[in-house]
Amino acid sequence: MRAEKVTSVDVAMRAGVSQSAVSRVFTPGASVSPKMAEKVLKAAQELGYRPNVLARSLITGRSRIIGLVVAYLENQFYPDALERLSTALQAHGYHILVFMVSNDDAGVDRVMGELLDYQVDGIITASVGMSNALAARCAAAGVPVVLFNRGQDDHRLNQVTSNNLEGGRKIADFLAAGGHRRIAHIAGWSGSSTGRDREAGFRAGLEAAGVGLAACVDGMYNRETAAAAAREIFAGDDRPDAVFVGNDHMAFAVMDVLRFELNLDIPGDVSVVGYDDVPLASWPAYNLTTLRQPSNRMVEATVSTLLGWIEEGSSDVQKIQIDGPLMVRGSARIPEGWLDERL
Amino acid sequence: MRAEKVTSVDVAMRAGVSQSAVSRVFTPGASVSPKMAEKVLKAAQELGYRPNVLARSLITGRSRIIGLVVAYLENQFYPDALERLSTALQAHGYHILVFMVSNDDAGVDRVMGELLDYQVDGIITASVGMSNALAARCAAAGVPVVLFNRGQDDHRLNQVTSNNLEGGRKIADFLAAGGHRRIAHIAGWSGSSTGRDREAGFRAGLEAAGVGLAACVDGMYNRETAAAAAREIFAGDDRPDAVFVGNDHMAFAVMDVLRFELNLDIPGDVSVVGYDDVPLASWPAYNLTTLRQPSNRMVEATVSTLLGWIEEGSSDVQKIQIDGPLMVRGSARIPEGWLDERL
DNA sequence: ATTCAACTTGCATACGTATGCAGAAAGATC
DNA sequence: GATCTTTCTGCATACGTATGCAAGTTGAAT
Repeated sequence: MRAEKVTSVDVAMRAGVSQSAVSRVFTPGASVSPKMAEKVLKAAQELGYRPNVLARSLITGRSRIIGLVVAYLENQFYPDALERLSTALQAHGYHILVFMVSNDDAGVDRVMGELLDYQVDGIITASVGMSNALAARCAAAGVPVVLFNRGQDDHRLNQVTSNNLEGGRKIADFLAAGGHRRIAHIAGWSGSSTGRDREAGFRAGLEAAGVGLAACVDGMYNRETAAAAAREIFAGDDRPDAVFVGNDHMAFAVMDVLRFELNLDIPGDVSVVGYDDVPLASWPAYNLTTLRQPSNRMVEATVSTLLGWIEEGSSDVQKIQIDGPLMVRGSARIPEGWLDERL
Repeated sequence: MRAEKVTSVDVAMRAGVSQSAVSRVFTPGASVSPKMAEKVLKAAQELGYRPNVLARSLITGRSRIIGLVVAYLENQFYPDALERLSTALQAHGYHILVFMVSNDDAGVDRVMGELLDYQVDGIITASVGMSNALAARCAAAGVPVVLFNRGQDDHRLNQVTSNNLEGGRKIADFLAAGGHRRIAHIAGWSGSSTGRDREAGFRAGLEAAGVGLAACVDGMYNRETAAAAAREIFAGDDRPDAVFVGNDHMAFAVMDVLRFELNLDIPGDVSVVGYDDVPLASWPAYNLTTLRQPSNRMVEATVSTLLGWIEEGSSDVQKIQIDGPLMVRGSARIPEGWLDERL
């Protein structure tokens, strides 16, 4: 049952060469003659040898492991991002080590130690913030960090987000242009930059359009909280005629409440707009008008900054914001002429 | 910028003891006096020392890494399982290294090499099969494998699934009892044991109830394919009055086609039943009647068999099937008295 | 005080690989 | 063919930790 580990020494003996020769054959860019390479590869093939990544990492200081810290995968945006990140990194010879964490400083703190124990080459956090103390530790350990879909002021932390401020503004424009007059907002978690920025952009946009914000509640990026917020906001007689929900995940819950508990028609009685454009948003059951976060481009940016730091020793902190379009679908009244003028 | 790696030697010097002493303090169950432990821990604390998991693995032969091979995360069942698996394993001091793979032998094959390069202590495959050649390689390398939600005949492979045969049968009973007479099946991928077993159970159940199977198409566990199948099956005049769809992920697509393309009422015109009970199934928009795969118990079983092999050197192959209840909701006509008699 | 057992500790070595260095081999140039 | 480059190879060592072994310490029991 126990494994017969085959090592570079075994291969060396079989091929009648030194262990260093074997190592060099498996090290891209090392100096080996074609004859030697052939001999070694043949022996390796026969024995089924493959270099031990962990032993290698001990010398090179590179583990080819990227730590991914993530709080929850319920919101479809994150599994989607995870899949893309993993695939992209695999193409570069890296792999993702997953760390699930509760989204508070204590949770992140506890996990960060384990993360460094594995000698990860880099860290990506998704949907998770990071205390400055932790940022300092990672910097001290020489491990680059990229915050994915979350911003933070710390000057050591790279970050990739969509342009949340601008996104919020676009949605405000859209709803205002649609002639809505009582507009509500069920916001993303106010403890997150994304939540705050979307709200700020939305408020700014409404103000510019001369429309007031009828109601605003923190939905905590949580289905239940968002549903409760919807019940509250839409309780009275003078209910809103539009609501911007801080992400799609909550928007689905809100739509369910509006339709199935309050028997409201969307978009007849009320317009709903979300944020993210997760796959589910385009399914007919919801057909949600939403601002797309281009996860493919966000992933690209994340991977390239991370690899820039790791492989090219880059050290300029990136704060990347990526613009996304408003995906106009059927959950919100479409302003007259809106579609034409965007062609 | 470069890291100041602090090693056990540094700690040893600071504490005025040998390196082995430091190692022992950080090795549970090793022999150390309280005084020594205190000295070492103090020094470690001051220097911010933490053992290097990778270096340790070189000696112990244990990496505390579990490889997870997964084909796609679009079906909500898998992110959910991933989250649970990761959390459960973390509690035991293990972490998950992710390998995305296309679901064919070539894809799995290519990735399996990388997997072993990382000296993983165990492998979990989710939604992915494994050739016998690969099973042999893992066995030879002494790495235990658990197939999660997929069966395979190979006698070396552990597997954890729901009781798909029985599940299919339950659904047949339910639909037959509901008085449906033209029953169709949009099956799970016939290349997977889950797809085949659910279909077989379903057929057996219908036969026992004396009802024929009006139509049966492979949906490939894919939204598009399933939607196309629905269009095909429901094209003619004598359309089915019920359809069992091989998993929830496809069922949502089918429901969308029935409602929004064919303008059929669910369950008035046609009953739809799914399989998995992903979170989305219980959301009001779909409110899908479906057979629950108890992912919490499946994860428990997976983790405990895997750790049994790794830590206790177990070597009896487990083929675990876990029963799940039919979650009766609103997407399928409920047989008279069905709910009462199950109380 | 003596003997013995039970605990602790340090020394040395091993895990599997990469790499600086120096020497060997192979071409290149005249 | 002699000399100088260039390319290749082996030797030795290092990475950070765990562990068998023997020596040392402690304390209990006589």
